[in-house]
Amino acid sequence: MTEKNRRNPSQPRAQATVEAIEQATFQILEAEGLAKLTTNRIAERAGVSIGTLYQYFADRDAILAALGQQQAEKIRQKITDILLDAPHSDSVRVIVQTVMQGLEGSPETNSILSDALIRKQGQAVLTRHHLAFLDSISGRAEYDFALGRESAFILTHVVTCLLRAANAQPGLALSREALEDELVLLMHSYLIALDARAKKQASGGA
Amino acid sequence: MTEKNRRNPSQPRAQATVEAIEQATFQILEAEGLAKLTTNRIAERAGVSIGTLYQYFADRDAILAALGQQQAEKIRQKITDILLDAPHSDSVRVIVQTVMQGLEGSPETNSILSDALIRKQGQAVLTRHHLAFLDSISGRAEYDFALGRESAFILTHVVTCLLRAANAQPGLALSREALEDELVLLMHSYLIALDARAKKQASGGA
Amino acid sequence: MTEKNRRNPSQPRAQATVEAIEQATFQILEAEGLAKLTTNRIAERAGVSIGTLYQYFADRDAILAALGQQQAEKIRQKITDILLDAPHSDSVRVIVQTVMQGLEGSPETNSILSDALIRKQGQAVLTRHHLAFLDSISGRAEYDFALGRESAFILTHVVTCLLRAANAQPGLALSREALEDELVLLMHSYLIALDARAKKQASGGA
Amino acid sequence: MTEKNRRNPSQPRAQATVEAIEQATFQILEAEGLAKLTTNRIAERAGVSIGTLYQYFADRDAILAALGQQQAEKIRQKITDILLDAPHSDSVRVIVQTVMQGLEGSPETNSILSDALIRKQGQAVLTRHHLAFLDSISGRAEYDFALGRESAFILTHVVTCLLRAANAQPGLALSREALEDELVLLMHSYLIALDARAKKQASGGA
DNA sequence: GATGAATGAGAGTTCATTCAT
DNA sequence: CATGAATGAACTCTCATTCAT
Repeated sequence: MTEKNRRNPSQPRAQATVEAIEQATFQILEAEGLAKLTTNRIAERAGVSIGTLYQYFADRDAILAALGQQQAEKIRQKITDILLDAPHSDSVRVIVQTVMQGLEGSPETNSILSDALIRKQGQAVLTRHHLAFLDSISGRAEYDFALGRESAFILTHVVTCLLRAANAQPGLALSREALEDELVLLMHSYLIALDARAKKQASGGA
Repeated sequence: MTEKNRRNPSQPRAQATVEAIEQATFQILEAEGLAKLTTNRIAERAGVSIGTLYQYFADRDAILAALGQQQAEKIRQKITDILLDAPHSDSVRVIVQTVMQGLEGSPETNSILSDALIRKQGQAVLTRHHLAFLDSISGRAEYDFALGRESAFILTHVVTCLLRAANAQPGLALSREALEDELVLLMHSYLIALDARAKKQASGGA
Repeated sequence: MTEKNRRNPSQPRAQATVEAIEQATFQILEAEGLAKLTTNRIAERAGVSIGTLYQYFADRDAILAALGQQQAEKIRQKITDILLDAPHSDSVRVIVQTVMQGLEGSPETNSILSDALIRKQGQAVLTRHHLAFLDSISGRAEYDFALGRESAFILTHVVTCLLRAANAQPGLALSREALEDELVLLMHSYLIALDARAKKQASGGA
Repeated sequence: MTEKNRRNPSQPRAQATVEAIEQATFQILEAEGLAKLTTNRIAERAGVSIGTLYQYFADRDAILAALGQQQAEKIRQKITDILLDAPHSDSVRVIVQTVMQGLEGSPETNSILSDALIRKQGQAVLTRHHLAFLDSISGRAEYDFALGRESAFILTHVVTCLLRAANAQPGLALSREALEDELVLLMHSYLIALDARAKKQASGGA
């Protein structure tokens, strides 16, 4: 591994420092955007020296990736929690709602964070993300059929993709509620179509 | 606005210069990515001096935006052409195919170009893009009903969004053909669902 | 080649800039030593911006190497000139004198410059230096015998090496004149010993 | 002076710590060079904290100087031992051999260490070195005459200087044995020349 | 119109050193 | 005595942009 050893904080003081850096990064990102997100600014806002920052993060992107990681983890957790709590709820709507609400911070911030995560960790992360998502849907009685890779990809990405696009254009003034309904409709109808095709192929193949 | 009047190239020589700059930009973007796309490099590759470059483009982003503009225009034109030539074809598939084939350059290049276009010209561009897209679909017998803004947004963005996402992850090795079929299925099923809802509301409202 | 293209100055203004940078480097080196020789300081002293500096030199070492090159060239030229002008003079003394006088700048400066030159261009440079030196000595009637590689190395390096060492210790207060005499004596006696050994071997081998 | 009192390690544990630091420094120097020799790295490799390191050494250079000291001491001791054991051996050859073999570590490491020693302790060290060296030669029957300062300087530095230079250019592939012979010849012929001159002056002066 | 030398703010990053625990 | 988190001055180097020629 050519990765440099960056201290991983054991002492509580260090832990606090790391959190301060992450928070500062998030705030600057929200308030001023990626262009103004410099490591010096982050350190200043976090109330630590620039040297301290570099003791915990190899470079600027590492901070973003860490935040992206945390964000992804939160959403995954939320979906799981809800489905465990209310196993009979409409899982598609649950997922859509969670993704829509779950992303703290502006959409721009979010896309920056996930981009950073992908850049650092490669596609492996997304594949895990992907699979966790599918787990939430499949295994449920309603949609019990084999998914092609492409279908699975679409199911796990439509919502996030469209939300990102919608958020990128605040001028369109799309309604959150209406968008939610449309996304649920989109996914439902696609799932039904997949189901229909699966059955047809099954009977046709017999 | 600090925008300066940049020469509007009417003379053929000037036109050639502008094209050289645009081509150089595109090539560098493809070959080396945004990080290595410096204005000096562009000028060098285009065979003009950096000063000349700045006589035709206000700044680096202006070049990207111009390329983005051209790219969007091309796709729009292609769709229109095909639908005029073969008015009875499956317009959804035509659109999907066009978008899939139409984007010359790597997906990264494309997202950079459209980002630049949006940044420069704001949402106005996208709305025009948007409307052109919708024009291709509506007015056709099959899907003749009023679209909510959110539905319209989804229809005009799903394909592009998902393609971009798919392209960003070459590791998944998704099949182009299968993806095309799935996207067509996705849009068809959504349009049918919209149609069904519209009819239901119409009869329910009566 | 992975070397970045650095402009090589064609316009007179550029030429002046390059010279200013080289002079500034030399002066700082003399006055404050390598530790304080930063690129910013050089640029400042040269009266150019740091960006300009980096348009002509890839990095700090490139400046030092350039200076080292020039210095080596000067000495080589001087020795050649003197021997051409006065072919019957004591070539050993000429060389010793030239090396002693020829190095402008403090000995520290000089060793820094030659080190930089070697680092950049590898041993090839030194070998050329080496050969040029030997040319000055051999071919002369007095010392006409084959030199082993090790003997040649010693002949071409003693003077420089010892001068560098002497200069590094100003506290010893060695006299320049006495040192010159001693170095000439050292080289003469070594050459005579080499000659004697060569003759002995020749007769022994017969 | 800003020098702080650093602990003088009398306890065995402290002694072990100091040695660990010195060894770590030597190893890093050999393996990765001066550029990668950071105090943090040294402490890590020595298995002590950076704070502990600074309890025994005032700064980074102090570690290098200590190593340089030890290295110089070892060589001096070796020469003395050999000459005491075999008082009739060719002392010039003994010295040359000892210096050639005695330098553990790469030539680069060695020049770094002696440089550090000189920087820290000034010329006093070298003068002692110098004198110790001369003691080995003079007082011996063969070369019993007064040395001028410059001659003494040359005698005590030629070997080290030339070896350092030779080592700095591994590309020349000089033979160790041949080099030894040449160095012995060089010193012998110089000593003979000095002797001859001394006698001539003595008789001329009478 | 074209040129390209010059600009310089500011980015990311390092590392010897300190000092509270 | 040992620790290691924190420091921050200082560094090298980039690149969009200007403007005298």
